[in-house]
Amino acid sequence: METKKTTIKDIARLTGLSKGTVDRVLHNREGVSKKSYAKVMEVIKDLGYEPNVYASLLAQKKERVIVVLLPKYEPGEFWELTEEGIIEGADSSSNLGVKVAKVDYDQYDIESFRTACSKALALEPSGVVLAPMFRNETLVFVDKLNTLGIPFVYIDTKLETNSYLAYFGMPTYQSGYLCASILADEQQVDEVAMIRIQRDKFGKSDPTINRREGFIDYIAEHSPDCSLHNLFIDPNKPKEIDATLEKFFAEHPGIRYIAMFNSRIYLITSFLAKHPEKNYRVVGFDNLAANIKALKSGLVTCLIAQRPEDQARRAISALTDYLVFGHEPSSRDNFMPMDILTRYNAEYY
Amino acid sequence: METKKTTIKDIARLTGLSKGTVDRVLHNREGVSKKSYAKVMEVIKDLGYEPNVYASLLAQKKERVIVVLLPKYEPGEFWELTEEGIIEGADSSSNLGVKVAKVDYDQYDIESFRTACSKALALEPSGVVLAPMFRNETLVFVDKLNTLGIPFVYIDTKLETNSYLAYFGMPTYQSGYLCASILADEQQVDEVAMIRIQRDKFGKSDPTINRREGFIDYIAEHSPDCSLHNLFIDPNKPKEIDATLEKFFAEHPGIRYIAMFNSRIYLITSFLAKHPEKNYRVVGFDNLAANIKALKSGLVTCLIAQRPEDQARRAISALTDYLVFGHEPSSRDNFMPMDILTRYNAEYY
DNA sequence: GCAGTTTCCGTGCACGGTAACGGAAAATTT
DNA sequence: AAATTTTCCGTTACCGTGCACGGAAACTGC
Repeated sequence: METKKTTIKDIARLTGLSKGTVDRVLHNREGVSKKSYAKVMEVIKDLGYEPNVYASLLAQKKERVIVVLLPKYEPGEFWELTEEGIIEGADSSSNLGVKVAKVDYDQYDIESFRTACSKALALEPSGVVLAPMFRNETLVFVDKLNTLGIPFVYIDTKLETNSYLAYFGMPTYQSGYLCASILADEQQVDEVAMIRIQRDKFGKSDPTINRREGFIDYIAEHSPDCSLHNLFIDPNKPKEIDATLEKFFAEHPGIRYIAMFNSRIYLITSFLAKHPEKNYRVVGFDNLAANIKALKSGLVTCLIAQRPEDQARRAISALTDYLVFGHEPSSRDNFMPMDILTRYNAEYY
Repeated sequence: METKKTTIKDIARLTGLSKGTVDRVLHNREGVSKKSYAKVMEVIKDLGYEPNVYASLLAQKKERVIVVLLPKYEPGEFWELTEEGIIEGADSSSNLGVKVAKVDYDQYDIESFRTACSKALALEPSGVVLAPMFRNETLVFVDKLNTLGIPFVYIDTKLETNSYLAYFGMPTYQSGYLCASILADEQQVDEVAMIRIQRDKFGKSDPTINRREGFIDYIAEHSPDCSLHNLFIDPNKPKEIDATLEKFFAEHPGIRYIAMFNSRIYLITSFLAKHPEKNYRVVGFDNLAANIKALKSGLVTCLIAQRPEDQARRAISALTDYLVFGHEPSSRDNFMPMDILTRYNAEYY
């Protein structure tokens, strides 16, 4: 039942042409008459010819580079998880003759992003993967990629440009909604604290904004009388955090529910550990090692994780597929599952 | 920085031998002197030579077959999810020259399993993936595979043989434990119903047994005074189920918590729909379409899913890796994450 | 009708690895 | 020491595709 794969040689034989000409047709190279072109195309369609990618790769020896633009990170931070996926993806792409190069930038310094973009272009990439932090600068960069005909894939967040090859990320609004539903355990809640991080945001695209919206909407729908409190902490001054929290929760003794929309729920664990009697119900985001630790120790009730490794791995794999095989991704916008992690299932992620 | 990949030709040149001889060494074929063998091995180690798999594949044109032994299923049943992963895996293995053939059997008919095993062997597989249902028969089959030198991978459940290449499945005990923790929402519970399916089990390996153990242990640890009720229903007589449930819950009006350890929580949704006033808290397993529907409609509180597609896909991929590249799997026992699905995140799985 | 262009296409080597073939050298027999 | 066998290894054709080279045919201009 398994018919032998048809090859270029078969097509050459059936058309009475040589494999050189067939090759020219396959690659739309010039120097072939309309008649021959049509004949070859017909036979190709008839036999359902598909080139042997590995033979092709072998013959070409073309070097391709995918450049990945990511924020710099300290060990244990969110972007480290993404990097893991990058490495995995790079690994499996390498035997398809695709190298992966990372260029990083400071996500709080717009100038470093500009520099990173230049560096990326200097590498003459065949494709780019990027996590867009600065809206306007990204638009400029993406424009350049377009004119150069370089395909690119968004991860984490995307901009509403219409040229990207694919996007891999989390449904941010829904993740906030989910967060609230878990925090409330689908019951009525009366007072909720949203702990936030104050930062200058010059046009940054930020998933936490959508998350908060989803969160607030759920609460509004299910517990219309609930009062939502905002509390800001500064991760750069870790020593002040506990005091800030102590003060706030002393003023609001009725609050039992705490949510945080960025990946740094671990910042409040030292406070939580001091108040076991309050039995806070706490939901945060992302499976950082520090968060998992807090989860297992029972200080955090639940984490919502978004598989940043998968995002990165699949982004690279989709881009590689496109570059090597010419396959368009089966869907352009790909939303990763929102994993609910508790102390009892965390270690299997 | 990126040194050119070393090839057989390089090794031949450096050892002063021909690539034919190098090839003999690489494949442990006979007809090469100890001296030459040692010389080649040394250079290989020095240069960190890795063969170009695609060139090798191209030259060999060897046909390999992976046989997958799975229970038959009706549309919408658990094993359909596994099959999806099989198809995916088969797809990506096919461009490495590995075909995948499925052989199915009736999981309630031991004789059909024997037949399936014979069929599988008749296909002269290079590797086998199997979900073992019948303990003794599987041991016999696995023994045969061993003597034939055919590697195999367990999915779903495994037997404690010491010869399997890898295992992909769920941590069943922990999944029961997790199930209880979610059902109780880490609170005290007083009465819980475990709905079960009665079946002849002649030595079948069955994940639901471990799940129940994990479940019972959690309850015993956290709610020692809780009474656990067993209730049996028969999926072959769907019309009787509702009556059975009505009777049971009428006799036990205090029960609010319901768990089920197989994939068929959907069987009780018609009952649940009739008693919204009881506000049952219900936890089941596996993301069957019917279960997801029940989840989204709010009849089921939560599902614990085990990614059967991933199990299958990764099993095939690991086996392919081993057959083609000679890579041993990085870990032998691979436990999939236990995904917690609620109505708010289900659609992203 | 001839030289010069263009257009079109066949030939042949390369990519990295496999494996059959056959021959030289070494080991064994007579 | 010649004949035979065995051990070892180089040569070669091939897998399917890409691409450079060069030649034949067709077309141009005179």
